[in-house]
Amino acid sequence: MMNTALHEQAWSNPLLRKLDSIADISDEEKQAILDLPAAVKVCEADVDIVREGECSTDCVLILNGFVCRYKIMPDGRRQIMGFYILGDIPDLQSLHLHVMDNSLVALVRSSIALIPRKSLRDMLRRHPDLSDVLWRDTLIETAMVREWLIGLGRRSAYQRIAHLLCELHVRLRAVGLARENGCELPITQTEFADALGLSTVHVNRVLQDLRRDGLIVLRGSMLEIPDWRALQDAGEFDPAYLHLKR
Amino acid sequence: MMNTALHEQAWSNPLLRKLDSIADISDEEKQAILDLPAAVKVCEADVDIVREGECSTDCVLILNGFVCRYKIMPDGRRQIMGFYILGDIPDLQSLHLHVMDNSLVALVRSSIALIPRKSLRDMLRRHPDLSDVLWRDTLIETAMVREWLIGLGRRSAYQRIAHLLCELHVRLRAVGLARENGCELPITQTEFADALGLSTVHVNRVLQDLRRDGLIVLRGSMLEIPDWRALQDAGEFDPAYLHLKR
DNA sequence: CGTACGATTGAGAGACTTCAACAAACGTGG
DNA sequence: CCACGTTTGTTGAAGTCTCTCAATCGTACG
Repeated sequence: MMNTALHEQAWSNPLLRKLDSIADISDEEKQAILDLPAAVKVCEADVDIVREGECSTDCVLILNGFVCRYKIMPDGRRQIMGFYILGDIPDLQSLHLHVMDNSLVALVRSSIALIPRKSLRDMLRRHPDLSDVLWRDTLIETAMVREWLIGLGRRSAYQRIAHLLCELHVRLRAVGLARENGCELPITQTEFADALGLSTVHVNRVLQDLRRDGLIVLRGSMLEIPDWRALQDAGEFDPAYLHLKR
Repeated sequence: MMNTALHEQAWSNPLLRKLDSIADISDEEKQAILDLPAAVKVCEADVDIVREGECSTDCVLILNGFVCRYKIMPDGRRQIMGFYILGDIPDLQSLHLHVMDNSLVALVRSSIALIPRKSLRDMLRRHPDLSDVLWRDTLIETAMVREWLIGLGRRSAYQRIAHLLCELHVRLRAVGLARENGCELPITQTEFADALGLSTVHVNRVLQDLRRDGLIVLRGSMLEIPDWRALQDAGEFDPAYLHLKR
């Protein structure tokens, strides 16, 4: 039976909200998470949160905004490898991999919580079940990267964009940040291009195709999806790899 | 100080050999790994080890041979997402993700050890440090997938192939399966194509370019790398993402 | 009201694909 | 040990998806 006050607090805590979408957490474990020390920090758009080569002592938890993981190639081009939203802990990997092999940047003004790595480790030692949940979370992230890989390897630009839009929409919904038929998506065409291995010119043209086909309505950062099923089919999107509870 | 008999055994145990390359393991932990129950099984070439949608009760450890992870697209094309060799536990994800979202197949006759998931879990509960090491291993795999992603997104076919050859060679060396200037690589051009998001025709032509440029000598499944540094430069290969100890 | 960044458009080029055929290598059975 | 079929590797030619370059347009913001 769930404690009501705790339940209130739990929903307002982004990490709990997210973990709740991928696993069952006991009240005791919820309390342990709420008890974690955290320093809140606001990052302006285009400011790096963690840089390649660094070894940070804190883990980053996204409270709001939009963050992405990227790497710069020797020739200056950029590859984006993941988008992160409320509740995500993008550098959970720093718990066990001490030197970052990629960077994190805020796409828009975002607030993040910095949790001392040591506090997190100690807490996970006391709650091995929670440790498993976070491990599970990192495995889900791997599954997302793999699905992304499939797109870059075997899907057309049209499919790739449709697929990414589906994924982002589903993830935003899972943490309560999207309506059934749309969401806010503060991602520029340049960022789509860097994420999907395309040029901005091509992204622009394919987005027009998607609009022309009535699959999306994209004005500024507002995305509308008139026919979800159609977009899903266009992107060959199957949410199984996200391993959500429902 | 290390127990000599244990040391002997450790080197002959593929899992220990591999974990040893990414972390420091205590004698007690080594013994715990050696005590794991395991059923050895031989898989013929092109036989699936785990299939998408399944929920296996065992974890797969590769004892020898060559295994890859793949997914089939609706149109029948295949994307390979990873290669696995001695010591790898490709479906460690099944510890926490109960339904497989991709498949594993043996590329050549391979032997694998099946470790009951429950035994592994119980052992990890008794040795939280080992749990962290395996978690670390899955995080390294994520890093490999990300690097692969970068290749598909931003590297030319020529670079991609060079990069993959470098990675495989380094990983084979880490577990003692490669000479300094070459190794055995039982991967067909079709498999390279499916792994790198290319057509077999193009793989064939680019391999010829690599040969012409003196970067590789590839006869059958024997790979020679006359000038490692040159191949590394061609593929923009930086082993940092493998997070090896030395 | 200028400036800057993102979105859009046109035209030409290039990397990679597809189709199709053929050669070489390999394992297997007679 | 050779014949044979199957798999893997190789080659040519035509096509296409996507890129690069370069210019223009819109809009938010100081």
